[in-house]
Amino acid sequence: MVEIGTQQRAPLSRKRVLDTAVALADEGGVDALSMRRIAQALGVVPMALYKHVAHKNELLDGMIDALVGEIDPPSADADWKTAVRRRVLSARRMLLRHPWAPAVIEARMKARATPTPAVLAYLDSMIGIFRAGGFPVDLVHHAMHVMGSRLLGFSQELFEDRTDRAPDPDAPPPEEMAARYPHLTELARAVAHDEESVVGSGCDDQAEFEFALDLTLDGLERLLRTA
Amino acid sequence: MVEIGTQQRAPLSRKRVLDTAVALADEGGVDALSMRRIAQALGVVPMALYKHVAHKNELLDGMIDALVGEIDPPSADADWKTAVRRRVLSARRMLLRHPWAPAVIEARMKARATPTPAVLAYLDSMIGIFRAGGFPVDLVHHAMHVMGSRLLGFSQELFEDRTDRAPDPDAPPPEEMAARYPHLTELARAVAHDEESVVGSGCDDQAEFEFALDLTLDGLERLLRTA
DNA sequence: ACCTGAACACCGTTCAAGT
DNA sequence: ACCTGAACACCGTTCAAGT
Repeated sequence: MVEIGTQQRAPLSRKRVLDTAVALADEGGVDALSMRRIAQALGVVPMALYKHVAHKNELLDGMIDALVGEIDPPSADADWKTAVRRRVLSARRMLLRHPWAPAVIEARMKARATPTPAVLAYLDSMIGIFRAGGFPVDLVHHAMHVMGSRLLGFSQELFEDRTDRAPDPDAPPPEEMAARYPHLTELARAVAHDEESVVGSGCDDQAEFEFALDLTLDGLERLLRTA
Repeated sequence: MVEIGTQQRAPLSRKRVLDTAVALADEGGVDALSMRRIAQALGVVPMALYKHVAHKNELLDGMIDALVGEIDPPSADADWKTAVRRRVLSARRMLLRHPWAPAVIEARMKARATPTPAVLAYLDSMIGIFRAGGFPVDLVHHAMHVMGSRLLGFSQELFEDRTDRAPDPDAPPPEEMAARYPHLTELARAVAHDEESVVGSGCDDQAEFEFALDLTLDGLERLLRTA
C-alpha cells in the first residue's frame, strides 16, 4: 500500500510461497489457508502463485515435505533403540510446532495412496535404523505397524493440555461431567492430585508420550531377543 | 423432478440429515460433503437443514456421535484384556467403514479442545474396563496414552492396502523407488514374498493391527503384574 | 511469451421478503 | 410463525484479454 518502487520486495519463488503458506497455517490453522490469502500475504495477485505450484494439493504436498525436512537426521553412532527414540522425539517436536500437519498428511493418504517423497524418505531411514540394529525384515515390518498404529482409533492428543484454548462454551458443567463420565473424572482428578497441579490438566504430555514410546521399544527389544 | 404430490417423501429430521451426510461422506469423502449437496440429496432447499443443525461444524459433531454409537458396547463377562481387545477391534471395524472419520475428529480436537459426548462416553467406558480389571488409576492413565499415541507421528495406515485406488500417476517408477528408498523396497519385497501374494501389497493389515494391539496389551499386563 | 483481471462454478450463512 | 429465495462474502481455478 505504501510500497513505492516498481521492484518487488523479493522475487517470488516456490520456497517463498511454501514458507508463507506454512506460516499462515501455523497461525490460523489449515482452514484459514487459501490461495488468495497466501497471495495477499506475499503482496501478489492470486494467479501468480500458479507459476510455482500446480494447484492447492500440490502446495500442501510441498508444505508437508518442508516440514518433514525439519526432522533431525538419524544419529550415526547410536544403538537402534536410542536412534529410533531420538528420531521419533524429533518428529514429535516438529509436529508440535505444526499441529495442523498430521490431518493434512492423513487426508492426502486417504485421497492419493502414496506419501510424499520426504515422508517416504523418513520411513525408509527409520526402517534402516531397525535393520542396522539387527532386526530381521519381517520383524521390522511388524515394528513399523506398531509405531504407526493408533489403537484407540481417534484419541490422538485427547488428553493434551489445551489450557491455552478458551474453554468450550458448549461443554457440560463439571458436576454433570462427573455424573456422566465417572471413570474419566476419577482419572482426571487422580492425575491432577498426583502432580500437585491446580491449573491445567496436570498431565505431562511429553512424559506420557515417552512412556508409550518406551513401552513399545521395550516390547520390540524383547521380540528381537527371542527371534 | 417426477415427484407429483405436494407431500414430502418423509418429514425432515435431524437423524435423516445426519444419516444422509454420513452416506455422502462414505461415498465421496468429507471434501465432497456440503450443505448444499446434503440438501439436494434430501430433495430440500439448503436452508431447510439449518432447522435441524446449527451449522456445519455441529453437523460434523452429530455425524461423529452417530458413528461412535456404532461401536459395540463393552463385553460384560470378560477379563480386561479380551474386553479391551474386542472394543478396540470393534472401533477399528467402524473406522474402516467410515475412513474419513479420524481426520474429522482430529480436526475438531484441534479447534475445540473437547471431544463430542459419544467420544467421551467411549473413553469413559474404556477406562472403566481397565479399572474393573484391577489397574490402579495412574496406570490406566498411562495405558490410555499408550493406546492413543501414534509414535511415528503421521504414518497411520501408511502400509494399508490401497489396491482399490488407481495408482498415483505422479509416483516414481519402481526402479527409481528401489534406488531412493532401499530399505522400504526391501521390506515391501520381503512382505510380498512371505505371503506368496503377487497382487496387492501382500500385507495383512488386520493381522498387523492385532500384532500391535497384542504387543501393547502384553506390555500393559506385565506392568500390571509388577505394580 | 509472460502476466493478470474478470469470470465461472462452487461454498457456508445471513437476512429480508414471502406465505 | 414458519419457510425460503436472493444475496453476501468467500473459495480454487480457467481463460481470454492485455502487455
